[in-house]
Order: sequence, then structure tokens, then C-alpha cells
Amino acid sequence: MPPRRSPKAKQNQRAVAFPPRLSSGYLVRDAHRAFQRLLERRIATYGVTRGQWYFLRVLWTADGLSQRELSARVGMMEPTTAVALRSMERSRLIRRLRAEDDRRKVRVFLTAKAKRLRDELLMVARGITAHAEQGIGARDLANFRQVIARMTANLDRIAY
Amino acid sequence: MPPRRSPKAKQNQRAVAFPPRLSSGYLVRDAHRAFQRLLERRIATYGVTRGQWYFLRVLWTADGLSQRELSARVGMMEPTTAVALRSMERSRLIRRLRAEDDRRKVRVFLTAKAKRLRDELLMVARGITAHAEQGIGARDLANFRQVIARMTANLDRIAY
DNA sequence: CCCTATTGCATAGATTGCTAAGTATTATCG
DNA sequence: CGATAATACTTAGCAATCTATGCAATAGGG
Repeated sequence: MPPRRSPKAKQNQRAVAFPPRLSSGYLVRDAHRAFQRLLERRIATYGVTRGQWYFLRVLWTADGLSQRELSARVGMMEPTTAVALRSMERSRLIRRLRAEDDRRKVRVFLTAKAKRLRDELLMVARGITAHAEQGIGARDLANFRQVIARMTANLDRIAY
Repeated sequence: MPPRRSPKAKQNQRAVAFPPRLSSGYLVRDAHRAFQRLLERRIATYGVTRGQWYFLRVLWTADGLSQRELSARVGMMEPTTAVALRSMERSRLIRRLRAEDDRRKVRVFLTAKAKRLRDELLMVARGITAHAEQGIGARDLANFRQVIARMTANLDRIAY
């Protein structure tokens, strides 16, 4: 049984309190969802979904990667990649070609359509970032980036 | 890695560049996934999923809410709430009772089992936060919280 | 009182993510 | 060479989200 602190605290056993406002995890989650919602709405105009976006972003700088490499760079598991690429193929954003040298591999290539979208969509991303960062000083922003990257690294170091 | 300096970058039209390392959105996304992965693993031990967690957290401080109120407090859409609550009912974490006064409403009540989990699970959350924040100074942390909250607010103000 | 609008919730279908297990191709070792 | 292992991807199944839509109970206006 959980220990009670106050003999009076009936419903509100405040022995362990942890208000979301103080939880970095909650703050990060809220921000993440705000970013996502906006990104989703904006790129929908171009017929691109969020899941496709992450892959486009990598492919714009490195066309012809294998699915495994893509997964690694985007930071997703391979089945997630497979699903996203299937939808991108349907939308005529990519073509998938079996590699000549190793027929297990599939190389992913952008179509002309996807290449044409590049600059405009990157502008969209920058616009969102600019909105998000409004009114935040350069020094605070630099500190923010350093802190959140450190948190991610801290968490990634933990197996369980 | 990716960024090239070469003036004659062939395929690499660098007119619009926007490396993820500089994108607050990407940093937030990475951190969010790191938090989630760890949380998921840790609470799985208790038979609780991430989706259930958010609702437990609210219910631990305010038992007996209606589903609409719960949705608002957790910050999710009602269908999401409905799905999560159904799974929580199956797991014997909550009971749902039709409100006497207004039979459209459903009140959600924690079971004894869910109440017993409270302190231990909140400790899990604090442990994760502590891990994440290791090696980050109090001042930097305070700045971080302010900045990320501001970003969320900035983004939430935008309709499209 | 009835008709209609509002409210509270559920269902349907799509997207994004995961783990676990299967298939096909290539590499390796005895 | 042939069995086995490793590699690259796919399929299956689940969870957590969303939007759009439907249904049932209540409230309000004439």
C-alpha cells in the first residue's frame, strides 16, 4: 500500500507529486504535438503526409539510398520505412529499384515531382520554425538547442 | 556527414538548406521519441501502456471526470480518449459509470488497482526526467522550460 | 409539448509508429 | 560444395493518434 503523509489527505495523497509543468517530458511532448499539427496542415496542401516528409527530407540530400540506410538516417524502424515508402511510391514521389550488385537491396530514387517540391517544402519547414522561435532570443535559443540535444543523448544512453 | 561546402555542388542545390541539427522541430521530435521509448519500456513492467499513462496521470488527481473533461485535460481528441479508456477498462484500471443526472455523460473512476499503482509509476516518471536532465545546470534547465513552453504557445496560436 | 439544436460519446477509416516473425538473397565455414 | 548464418526487406498485428461522421440524450423555443 502506498504510504500516506497527511492523515487528512483523503483523495489527494500528495506524497509523490509531479506536476506536468515541471516535467521536461511533458513539455517536450506538448511542443512536439504542436509542431506536428502545424507541419501536417501545411504540407497537406502539397499532397505530402508527415510520414513521407521525413523521408523526403533525407532523400533530397542523398538520393538512391537503400531502405536500411534510409531507416537509419531517418531514425525509424524498417517496417515503418517500408510502409512510408509504399505510400510514397503510390503518390509517385519515389521509385524503388532492386540493386544490381546485391539483389536483396532496394534503392530508393526520387521522381522529378518530388525533386520539384524540395525548395517549396523546405521553406514551409523554415516558416514553421520561424513561427515557433518568435520572440526568443538568440542566446536562449542556442541554450535550448544544446539542452534538448543533451537530454536526447542522455536518454538514448539508457538501455532500460 | 551531409553538408557540403563545394561551390559547384552538382545535384546538391543548396539554395534552400535547412539542416535538421538547426531545426527546433527536429530536436523536439528526437527528444520526444527518446522520452517515449523509455517511458514505454518502464511502465510496460506494470502492464500499463503509454496511452493509458496520460489518462492515469490525470485521474490520479481528479477521479470521476466525464470523458469530455478527461479529453480536454489530457489534451487529446475524444475518439482517442474512447479508445484508451476501453483498453483501460479491459485492464481493470478504470470503471465507467453513466452519470445519474445526465445520462449522456460517462464518469470515469479508478479501480483500487490503478490507485495502488500511483506512487510507483510517478516515481518511474521522475526517474526518467532525472536521467534526461543529468548534467544540465539549473539555470539552463529553467531557460529550457521557458523556451519550449513559449514555442508551444507560439505554435498553438497559429490556425494555419 | 413537440421540433430542433446542442452535447457527450462512439464508430469508421487513415496515418504513424512499434515488435515479432517470415522470405529471399548473399556470405561464410567446415 | 553444402549447411548455416547474416543481411535486406516484407508481412502481420497492435497501439496511439487524428478527422469525419453518426447516434442518443438533453435542452430550448415556439
